[in-house]
Amino acid sequence: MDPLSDATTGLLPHLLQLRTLLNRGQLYEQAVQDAGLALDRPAMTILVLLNAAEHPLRVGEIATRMQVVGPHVTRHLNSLEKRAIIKRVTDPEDQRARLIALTPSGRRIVDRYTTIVNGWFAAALAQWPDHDRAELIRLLTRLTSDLSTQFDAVAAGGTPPESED
Amino acid sequence: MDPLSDATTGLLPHLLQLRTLLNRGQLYEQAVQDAGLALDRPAMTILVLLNAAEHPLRVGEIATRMQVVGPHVTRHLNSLEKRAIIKRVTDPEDQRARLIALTPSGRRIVDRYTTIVNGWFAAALAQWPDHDRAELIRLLTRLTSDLSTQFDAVAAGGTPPESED
DNA sequence: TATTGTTATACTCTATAACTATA
DNA sequence: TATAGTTATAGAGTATAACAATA
Repeated sequence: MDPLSDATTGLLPHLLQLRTLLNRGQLYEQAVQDAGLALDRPAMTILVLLNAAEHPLRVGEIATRMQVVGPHVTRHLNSLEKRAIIKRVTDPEDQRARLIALTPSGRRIVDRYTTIVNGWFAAALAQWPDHDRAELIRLLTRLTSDLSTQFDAVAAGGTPPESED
Repeated sequence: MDPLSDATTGLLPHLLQLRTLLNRGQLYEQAVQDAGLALDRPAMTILVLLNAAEHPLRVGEIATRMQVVGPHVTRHLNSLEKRAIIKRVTDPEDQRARLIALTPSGRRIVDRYTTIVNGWFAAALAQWPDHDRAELIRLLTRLTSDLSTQFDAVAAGGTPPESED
């Protein structure tokens, strides 16, 4: 749950309920347990991001995608590197930057994890008609885009674009 | 972002991006600032819940709806009660329970807040055709319901309903 | 004995500030 | 001097355990 609620459209309560579902820490713990892993949530988030990116990411890029701040990423990378789950390579194009890559061990870990979670989501949507699945993705894509634009404007200016009266 | 990613359906990345958007603390802070308030996020969440419920709620009910644990709610209620934003009344039907209600001051606060946030969401969806808005709500409703069922099963048994092989 | 809520404490996650190295 | 990252510290948010009161 989140304080953002009670929209004119009636949409907000649904979004917030969904967010509550996806935030449940219990879920994550079940997944790592099923996978026989011992990683905290932000650490796994980093691995999933690296896995999805298919190429090494900079520390700053990881922080941006997680919507967190640099030092938070660094701390987890330190721990992950000690365990040989990721490795840091100096970016040849900029000696200041580091490129973060999964090690083979890291890739195995994230594969085990995503397989389990994907199974849950696939099971939840198993009975859906294909058309509904496609529509949901289409609408969610636009929703995310439009909300992102709106929120950026709010965060930047303190007021939504059209209410600058 | 969350470690739950990379679904077979392609749905997961969208859900997680949406979740990241809704989790941005910056947004909440902008809203309370615009409203001239000084409340932390979980406290406002409680007020929004009480406002949406339209009748007093028990402590346990608030905790359930927030997907948090009892003591967490109690601590915020203590602070909110000191500031006369909520009041606790012993439930006449069960002397153990307390009914939590907004004071007039609390209602004014939550009204100011929700008006601002609702404005943002309304602006974000202003250009949408009515049909898309309705479809989104329909699909989100089912999605939330199905995911909730699936997650409950996972949390309870450690395995999804159909994969008990 | 089970349930509602509270108090006290500890842990997880994230942010801010100060610093180092490269550009 | 600006940027990428790191280190150290502080704060917000939530959980667990032990307890009190009522059912």
